[in-house]
Amino acid sequence: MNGEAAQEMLQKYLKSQGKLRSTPTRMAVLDAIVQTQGHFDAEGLYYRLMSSGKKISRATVYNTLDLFQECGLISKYRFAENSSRYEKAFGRPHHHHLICLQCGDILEFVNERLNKIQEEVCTSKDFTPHSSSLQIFGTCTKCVKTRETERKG
Amino acid sequence: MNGEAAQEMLQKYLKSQGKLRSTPTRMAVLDAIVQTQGHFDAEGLYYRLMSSGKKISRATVYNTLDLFQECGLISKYRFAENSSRYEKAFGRPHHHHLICLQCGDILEFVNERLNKIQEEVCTSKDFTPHSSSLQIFGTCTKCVKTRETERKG
DNA sequence: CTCGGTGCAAATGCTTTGCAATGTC
DNA sequence: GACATTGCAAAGCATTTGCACCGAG
Repeated sequence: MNGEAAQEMLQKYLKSQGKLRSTPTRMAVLDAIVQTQGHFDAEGLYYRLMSSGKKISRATVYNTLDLFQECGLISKYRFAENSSRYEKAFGRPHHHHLICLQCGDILEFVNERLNKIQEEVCTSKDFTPHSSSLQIFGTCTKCVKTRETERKG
Repeated sequence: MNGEAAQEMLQKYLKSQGKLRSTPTRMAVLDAIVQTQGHFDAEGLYYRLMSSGKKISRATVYNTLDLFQECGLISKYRFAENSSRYEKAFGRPHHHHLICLQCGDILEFVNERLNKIQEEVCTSKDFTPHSSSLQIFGTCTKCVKTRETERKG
């Protein structure tokens, strides 16, 4: 994700909502997210911000993540764990996740037919979709191989 | 779900695992679940058991739910909320969920094409699937109508 | 100057754990 | 009788809240 474009997007949203303010804290959090690859959680983001010298509280991290989700900058997921996971949403196609139960790795995939089926289902049920998330839990190649090796050994 | 069949399924699983025991508590929890319609959470199940005179601790409810999930009697989901949700898995087709963000209602649907696509994706990624869950978040008919009425009013 | 944002510490809510007592096999 | 299971209370963890202070507009 392009940092400047993301900042612009946030600024626009803040203004459009009328009472929301642009603050250094929010920009710092956005920067940290822009530099992130893949999925992250609130604690990790907090840690990275603190490590890089920015002082911030966990509460603010959570608040800010909620705000960013509302304006579409990030997506929030709940997989199997206790904690929420986030990822950049800016400029990315709608995709889904393969989650390895052994190593926790997350693979992504895009499938247009899948999206169409979702639309069809919603139409037939008179349901207005807002977002969706397909999670396939299982075992990735790496871990299948590891298991086979262990069995043989 | 048929109560007897469920009990049988549990008994078989307990024996197959070698060290697991069949206890009145486990059977009581299973009974309570069999009588449940739709989704439920740990707290609700605990409350229903206590209300019906069975003494049980929350810890046991959680342990037992984990056990039932392992043997495939129930499915565990994490939607948007903080708490895990469960539902009977016995004798039900693989289905997915439409979750209303307004009223919290959960609609279910089955779609064979969807399942096929999932298989294809897994094959192409060399991923061995174990379970999957498609969650579509949005607004149900009822709530769309309510909102429209409010706008007009 | 006003009202939204932030940090801190405490509180909350769901879930797990440690341990002694109980009950199954 | 051995060891899995249970209940209880306490602990654990992610997240939220209350409130005083700070700072953007």
